[in-house]
Amino acid sequence: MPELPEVETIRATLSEHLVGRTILKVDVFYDKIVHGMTPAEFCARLAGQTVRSMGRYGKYLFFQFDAITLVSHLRMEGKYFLKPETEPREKHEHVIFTLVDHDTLRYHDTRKFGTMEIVPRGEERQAAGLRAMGPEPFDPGFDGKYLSGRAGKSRRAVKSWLLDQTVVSGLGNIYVNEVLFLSGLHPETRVCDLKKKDFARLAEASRAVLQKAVDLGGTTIRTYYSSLGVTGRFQNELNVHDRKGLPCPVCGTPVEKIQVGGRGSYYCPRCQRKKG
DNA sequence: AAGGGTGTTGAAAG
DNA sequence: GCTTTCAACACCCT
Repeated sequence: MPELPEVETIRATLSEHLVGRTILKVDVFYDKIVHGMTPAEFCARLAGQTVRSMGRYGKYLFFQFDAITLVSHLRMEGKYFLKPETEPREKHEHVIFTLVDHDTLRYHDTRKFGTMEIVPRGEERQAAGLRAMGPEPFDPGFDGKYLSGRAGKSRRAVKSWLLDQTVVSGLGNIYVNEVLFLSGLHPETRVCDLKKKDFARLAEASRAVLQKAVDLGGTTIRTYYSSLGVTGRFQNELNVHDRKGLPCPVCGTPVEKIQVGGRGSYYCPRCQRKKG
């Protein structure tokens, strides 16, 4: 469940349940999840550690201990569940953290794309993938001027450009589709064809969409059940994403779907005309 | 019923 | 360099 609002919802929920609790042992059932060290060392480093806080940057989730941080990326389908130790391990539970009270935190990832890495606390930005991350839409300084500066003379499609986490952190396919709708921009518009006003709209729409989604607990598209009760409500607010053929909420024109950079892109052909 | 698509990202190829 | 494509993997729809 990976865009910024979903990760933030997970961070907040796990924070309520995990802060102050201590890990007894960790078992890894799919080695490639663990990066930067062997699974054996990964488990050894975490045993005995007490969760002090939960953090997040972009789509990366942080479990913060006294001197180390576990950086977790959920990629396409990673989920966390809290359940009693007595429950049998499910097929796609690849990492199980057993707490000293014999509850377990389980990392479930059908497609096995997710990653985990341990870094010194305070150096989260040194984790692989986090080094080059751009600002979040909520960061001070994220505005039309910043985006305009980053754009340079790029001829990339604005849709692909906004998915680039070095430009802006936290947007994924769902929210980029929504941001472009609110900005009135066709997903294939080239970045070099955007005007000052377009960049300002993109910055504002990015903030607005992510903030509203965070407030509503994110978006739940696929069937999702959780012992933590993590079910988003933003799916009721989607204007275009996954709404091919359904009427645009503004003008009623059927929403169209095309591929841009290999990703499904939904837009209103009337409200989002291509320029340039 | 095989093939395309899926809330992602980084390596490889152009 | 910069940009696009594809692979990592499993499952669900046509």
